[in-house]
Amino acid sequence: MARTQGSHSDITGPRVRDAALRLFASEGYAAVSMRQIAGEVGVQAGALYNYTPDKQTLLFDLMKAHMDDLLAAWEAEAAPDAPMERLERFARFHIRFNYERADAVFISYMELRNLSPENFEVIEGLRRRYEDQLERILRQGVAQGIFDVAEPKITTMAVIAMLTGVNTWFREGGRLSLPDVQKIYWDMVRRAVMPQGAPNLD
Amino acid sequence: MARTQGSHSDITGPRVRDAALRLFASEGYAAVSMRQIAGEVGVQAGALYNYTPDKQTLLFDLMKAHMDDLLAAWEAEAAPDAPMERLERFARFHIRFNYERADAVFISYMELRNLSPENFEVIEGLRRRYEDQLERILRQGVAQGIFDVAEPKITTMAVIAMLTGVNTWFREGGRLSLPDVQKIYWDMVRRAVMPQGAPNLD
DNA sequence: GTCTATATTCTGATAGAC
DNA sequence: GTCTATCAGAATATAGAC
Repeated sequence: MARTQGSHSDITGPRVRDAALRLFASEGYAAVSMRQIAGEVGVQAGALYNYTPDKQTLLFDLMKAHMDDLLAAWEAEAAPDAPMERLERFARFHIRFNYERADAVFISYMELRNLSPENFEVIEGLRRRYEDQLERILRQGVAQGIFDVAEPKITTMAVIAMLTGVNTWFREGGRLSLPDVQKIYWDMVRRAVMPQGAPNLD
Repeated sequence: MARTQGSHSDITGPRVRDAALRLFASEGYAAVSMRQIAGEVGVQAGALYNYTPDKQTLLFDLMKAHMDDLLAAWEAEAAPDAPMERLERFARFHIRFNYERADAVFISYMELRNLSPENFEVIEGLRRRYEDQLERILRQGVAQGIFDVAEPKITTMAVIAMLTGVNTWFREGGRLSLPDVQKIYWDMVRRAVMPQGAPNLD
């Protein structure tokens, strides 16, 4: 796999990012060396600096791209539904999107402390914007008398933590499919916001 | 703060562990050097090796002690209640215990990949034993017809992820007290397991 | 665009004086 | 039990040849 010479700017760049993403996710940013990334790509360490000014920026770019993708994907998915339908859409979206990009999700949560203060602020801002999407759904549902949620911000944090937790245990090929898991978690989310005493319309 | 000479075996040991716990939590195991830990304690790096054979064992000992404490504390807290009371006890216990030991909780989750394979197995086994405590409560409630939980193992993972998430945002001194938060989260847990259509007895 | 070579600093861990 | 000094290697990043 190791190359010796040549010009490959348009394919090496993505390969550097892919290798960094996978290595950072599995071993951690601080534990991965630039030589290790270079080895995966099949170049020498010095060549990486054609694609990133330094290791910190490489991490930041990966996290920034992930957060941008996440927000764009949700924007594309969201529709002007009623709050209950929007909430279901959000729960299923979050599980599927996070599962498909497990490495990026993992990094974006685990490596926050390895960002420079300025870079941290950027990522935190994007994360908050995503959380606001869910909070707004909850507040709309409350305003319309559809949801019984006393603390929308806390429920937002709780629901996102619960949904993100799927990635810690779910693997395809087991007893349950991803749609099975989406249904089970959506049921828990629905219960968390539904006025109690209401009939189960499942 | 830096010392020059002397014998302090009985106080330096705990101080090394405290410094390592705090530094590992805030900067990450791989990013913290033995010299950094020594500097916090006020000794030279070489002196640390009177208290741990190596850096890896220092990390493992911190995580092992935390998991032992967690299981022992729950064992002391658990009483032969009915499932609903046991579940409430678990939810409130988990939030409080994790909040009081935020650094150890953080490390025990974030630094799993930096454990040697043998050490990882030990910690994973203890974590599973803790999860089993909750799963058993859920299964008892289902058996007694008190809970409506189709997938006890998944609900276990979901509830623990939700409860552990408190640590990511809650800080004392804000609008809500810890008991407030315990009540809010217990309400969500209760809804997740309660048969639907049942009246709200809150 | 990639290579080789290198500057500089830091790393975990050990040896021996006190 | 802690110090100083040190080993051997690895780290990020840069310079200059091709």
